Amino acid sequence: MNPFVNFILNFVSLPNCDRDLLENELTYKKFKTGDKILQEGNICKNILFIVSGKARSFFINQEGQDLTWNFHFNDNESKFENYFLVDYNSFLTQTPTFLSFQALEDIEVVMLSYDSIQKLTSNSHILEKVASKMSETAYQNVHKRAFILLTLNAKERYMQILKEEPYLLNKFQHYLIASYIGVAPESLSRLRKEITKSKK
Amino acid sequence: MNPFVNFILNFVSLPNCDRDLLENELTYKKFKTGDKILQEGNICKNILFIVSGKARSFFINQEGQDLTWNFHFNDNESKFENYFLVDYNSFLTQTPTFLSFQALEDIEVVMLSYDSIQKLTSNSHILEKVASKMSETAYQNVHKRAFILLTLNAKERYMQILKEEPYLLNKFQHYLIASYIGVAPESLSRLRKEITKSKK
DNA sequence: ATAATTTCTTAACAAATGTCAATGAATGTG
DNA sequence: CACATTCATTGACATTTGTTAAGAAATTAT
Repeated sequence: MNPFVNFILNFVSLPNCDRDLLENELTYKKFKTGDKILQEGNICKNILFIVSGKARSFFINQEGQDLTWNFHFNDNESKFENYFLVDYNSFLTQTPTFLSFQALEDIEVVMLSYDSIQKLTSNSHILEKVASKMSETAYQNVHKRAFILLTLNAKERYMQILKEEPYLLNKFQHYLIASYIGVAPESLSRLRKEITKSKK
Repeated sequence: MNPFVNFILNFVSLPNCDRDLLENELTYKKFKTGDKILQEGNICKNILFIVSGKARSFFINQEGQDLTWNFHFNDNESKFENYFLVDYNSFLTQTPTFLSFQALEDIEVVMLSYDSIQKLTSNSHILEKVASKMSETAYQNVHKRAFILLTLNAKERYMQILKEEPYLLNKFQHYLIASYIGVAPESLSRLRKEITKSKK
């Protein structure tokens, strides 16, 4: 079975007719390590569901700092949003994204276009529900991201990852984790040292 | 006409039947300056549309820092999200909120409960569309908030407000603006001084 | 296995932001 | 009007984070 359909079935039971509708709209694509999957300034026209491999979305700010917006991968530890390569903001409004997406490994995805989703949600009430559940979840994630960035300092953000998403540390290099927290890699090193020191 | 219905009509044209459906679910409420409208740990069970007055949502972090999540008011300069008193995160999932909402002036609101919204959206396709447009907008706002917090430093955040929401500076005191940007009031003072100096 | 490359850590110093205390400005109250 | 209160600013100093440069550790290529 299609891995994306399979994923959806974890959350809702889809009648065969809806499942067929959906499967007919899906396309497949592969990227190589280092490929640009979507680039700043373009419109996010598709939702990509990751079948295998990992990626990240990022932004280079005015000072040239490279900041990781999110990590994207599919394994048994992934959170909901991690499975997808999409900027919902750009996708929903069909306006240019600020983010770039790059493959950190060879990647296989299942692709669903904006137009397909319009078609599917208007033809199937269940799929409309699925779509709205997905955007709710997307909302909750970005809400949490903003809340963490506003209320926690660098050390607390790192400890939050240690506590809630420790698997990120095995999967992504420290300098990427640092850019996700919003600090320089050297600062993260220093924080890690302080933390291990205080634990003894 | 009800100010909330009036507001909705700016975005979609509502047939009379839907308008009546909606008006029947609305209730009215007032708060005095300083009142706690919703408190951390409680479930956000209503969407409040502000008719008059201003408020803010905030969080006190581990270090005792008081951080402003958002400002809430209704005038001709309000952005979409400013009109509402709601934590969508808590509202959508009906789980406890991390935020508190306090009135900064006497406030009048129009209130719509979670249950009412369930009823309205299942009975009217247009109102369902309205609700989904509203959550899209909410998504865009919180996305922007997270993006700013990740990619801009304190000075840039302040200049962003100067550029995009300068009216906030007349409406809310500097120490509240500082807590919205995520810095100490003294730091904001310093930044303001640097900015006016560099403009000459 | 060795060499080359990349990533991680460390230390010294610089820059940004926080803290504290004092003062001045603005506002509200009797 | 005088007084009290709250808010904004300022300066001195502390803390946090960034920057730079160097070397250690890990990874990749030959």
